[in-house]
Amino acid sequence: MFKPITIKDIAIALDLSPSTVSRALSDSYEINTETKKRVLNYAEEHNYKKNPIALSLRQRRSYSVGIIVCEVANNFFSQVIDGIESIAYSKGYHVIISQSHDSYEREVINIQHLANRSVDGLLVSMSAETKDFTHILKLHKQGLPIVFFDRVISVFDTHTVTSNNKQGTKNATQALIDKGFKRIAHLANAPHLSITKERLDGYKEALRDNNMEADDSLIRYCHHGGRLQQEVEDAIKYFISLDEKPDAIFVASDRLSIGCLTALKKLSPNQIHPAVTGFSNSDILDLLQPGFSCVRQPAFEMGRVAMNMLVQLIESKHPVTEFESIVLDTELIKRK
Amino acid sequence: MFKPITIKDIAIALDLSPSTVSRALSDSYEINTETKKRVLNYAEEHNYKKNPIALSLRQRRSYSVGIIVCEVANNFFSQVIDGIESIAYSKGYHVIISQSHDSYEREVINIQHLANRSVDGLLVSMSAETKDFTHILKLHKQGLPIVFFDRVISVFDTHTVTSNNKQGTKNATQALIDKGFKRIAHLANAPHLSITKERLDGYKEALRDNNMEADDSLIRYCHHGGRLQQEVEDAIKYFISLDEKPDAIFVASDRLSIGCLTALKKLSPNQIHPAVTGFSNSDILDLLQPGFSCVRQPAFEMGRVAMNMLVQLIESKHPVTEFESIVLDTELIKRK
DNA sequence: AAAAAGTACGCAAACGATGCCAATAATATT
DNA sequence: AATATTATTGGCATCGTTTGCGTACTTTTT
Repeated sequence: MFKPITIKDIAIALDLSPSTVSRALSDSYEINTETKKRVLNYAEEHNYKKNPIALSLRQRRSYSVGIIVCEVANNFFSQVIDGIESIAYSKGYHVIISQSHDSYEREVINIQHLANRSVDGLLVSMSAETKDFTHILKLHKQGLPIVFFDRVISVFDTHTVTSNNKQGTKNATQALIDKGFKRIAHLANAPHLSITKERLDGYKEALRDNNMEADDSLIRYCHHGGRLQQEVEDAIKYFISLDEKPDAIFVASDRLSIGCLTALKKLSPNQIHPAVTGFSNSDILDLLQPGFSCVRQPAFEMGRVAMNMLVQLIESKHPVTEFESIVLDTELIKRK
Repeated sequence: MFKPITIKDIAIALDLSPSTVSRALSDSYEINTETKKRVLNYAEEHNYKKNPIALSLRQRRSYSVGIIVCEVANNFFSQVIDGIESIAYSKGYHVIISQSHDSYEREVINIQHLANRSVDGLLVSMSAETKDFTHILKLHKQGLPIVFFDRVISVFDTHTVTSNNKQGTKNATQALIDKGFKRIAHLANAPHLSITKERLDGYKEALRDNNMEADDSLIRYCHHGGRLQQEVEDAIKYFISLDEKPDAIFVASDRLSIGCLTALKKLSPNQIHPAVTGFSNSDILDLLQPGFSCVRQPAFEMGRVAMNMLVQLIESKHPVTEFESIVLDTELIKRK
C-alpha cells in the first residue's frame, strides 16, 4: 500500500543502473555532472527519500539511539531528553524514548527491545526497582555503546554524567540549618540508586559539619521511587507520628517532592507543615504557596553531555578503554 | 564491534542451510523435530535474536509506530502516551515518540523523519503553530496510516479520537456561572486548533444558555500554545487592565493553566485573583492553594483508542474507506 | 601510433531473513 | 514393481542500498 519510490525506480525511469543512481545521489566524483543533475532532479520531483532501513542493514548502523528513563512526565527527565535531542539532531541521529516506569521488568523488556541492533547506542538512567544488572552487562559485553546519566551504576566502566548530588544536597541542607531548623528529615529514593547514596552522603555531611547528629529515624526510603503514592504517604505519616517531629524535610528527588507535598496537604491540611526543600526541576512548584526552595539540576546540559559522549563511543574507530565521569554542578534556588 | 549472531552463523555451526534454520526458528511444520531442537538450543545458548532491521526490509513492515505530540513534559500527553504504549506492547509494536514543541518546522522535520518507511503508521496531535498541512496530506496520499488524537484536522478523512471538548467546557463554564461569577474570561490556545474552536463553542453556549452575552474582550488567544510565557503573561495583563475586569478565567489547556497561574502570581501577587478553572490532567495543580477545579480528559483511554484504531488501519487487508471519530467524555473535578 | 591515463558507467555481491521452488530420500499406494 | 505421496532439506531470489571491480570509450602522453 505505502510504497515509496526507490533507487531502482529512478534507474529504470532514467535508463541507468542502480549503482549509478546511488553514486549520483551521494555526489560521487565519477559521475557525469549532467547525469547527476538528471538524477537529482528526478529524485526531487518524485520526492525520493533513501530507505533508512535498507541503509541500516547495509551499514550496520541505524543512526538512532535509545533513551531509557523512568518516565517522561517528569520535568527533570524531559529536560534531559530535550538536551539529548538537541545534540542528536545536529549530528544526524534519531532518538527513541522508552519508559521503565521504575519497574525492573519493564526496563529489561525495553532495553532488550532497543538493543537488538536497532539502536547504535543507549542512554540509560536506571529504574528505581532494578537491583540486578545482567541485562545491561550482557549488552555491554556484546559491545553496545552505553552511557549512563543521573542514575548510574558501576558494574562496568563507561562514560557517565551526573549532577554533583552530594554537594547539592549538602548546600541545601546547610541552607535549612542556617535558617534555624533543628530536626531535618531526609526523604530518600530507592536505597540502591546512586543518587540516593550520594544525596544521603551530602545530607549527613552537612549535619556533621554543624555538629548535629544524623538520626536514622529521620531517614525514610521510597523503594519504588514514589511511584506508589502510598509509600510516600507512609513515610510522611511516619515523620508526623514521631515524638520528636522533624521541623523540615529534605526531599531527594523530583517525583518525591510532588508526592511529599501532596501527602502533607492530605495528612495535615490545616496544620503548619515542616518546611520542605528538595530536588526539583519543575517550574510548577513555583506556584505553591509555601515557597518551595529547591536544588535544580542542569538537566538540559546533562542531556547534551551524555549524547556527546555516546556519539563519541559510537563513532570511535577503536574500542574505547578510557572513560570519563562528568559531574555537573547543581544550583540552589532559594524561595521565600 | 557489536556484531550479533545471525541465522547464517547458526546454519554454518549446525551444517544446515539458512532457510532451514529460519524455518526451524519459526517452528515450521516441515522441519524435523530433532533439527528444530538443535537449532532452538543453539539459538538459545548463543542468545540469538532476529535482526529487526532485516525483517523490516523484507516484510516492508517495521512493527513500530510514530507518535508526534507537542511535548512529553505535559501530563495530558504523557498519559496519552502511556495509553498508546499499553496497546502497542500487547500487539507487538514499538513506539517512537517525537516532540514538535509546538513548532511548525519541528513538526515537519520529525514527521518526515518518522515517515520514510521506518514506521508503519502515525499517531498525530497537531502542533499549535501549524497552519499548513501539506506535509501530512502528502503522507496520507502515499498511503501511510494516520490517526489523529486530541488536536485533529479535517483536510482528509481518517480515524480520530478527541475529548468532548465542547461539553467539557460548557459544564465547567456552567459551574462557574452557578457559583455566581459574572464576567468569565476565556484564555484560549492557538485559534486554528480544533480544540480551541470546540472549547470556545462550549464556553459561548454556556453563556448563551444563561443569557449572558459573550464579550470578545474577554477572549484571548495564545498563538504558541503558551510555549512563550510572555504571550500568556500579556493575555493576563490585558485581562487585569480591563475596566471591567473578569472575576473568573477559564483556561483552555493544560500548559496554559500552569502559565496562567504563574502569570497571575507574578502580576498580582497580593491581590485577590480571578477564580481559575481549566483543562488539566496534572496532579500537581492539586497542590495549589486556591483549589483549582479542572476539566480532566480521559488521556490514557484516548491513547488506547487511538492505538487500536491505528493497528486496525495498519493491519487491514483492504484500503479502509470508512472512518470513525470517537469522542470521549471529560470529567469535571470540582475543588474548594 | 601505441601505450597510458582518465571518464563514466554497469555488474554483482553483500547486509539478515524469508519463502517459493526444487531435490532427495523414504514410505505408501496400486 | 512401478508410481505416487510424504518428509525433510537446500538453492535462489528478494527487500533497497552501497561498493569493489571490471569495462567500454575517450583523451592524453611519449
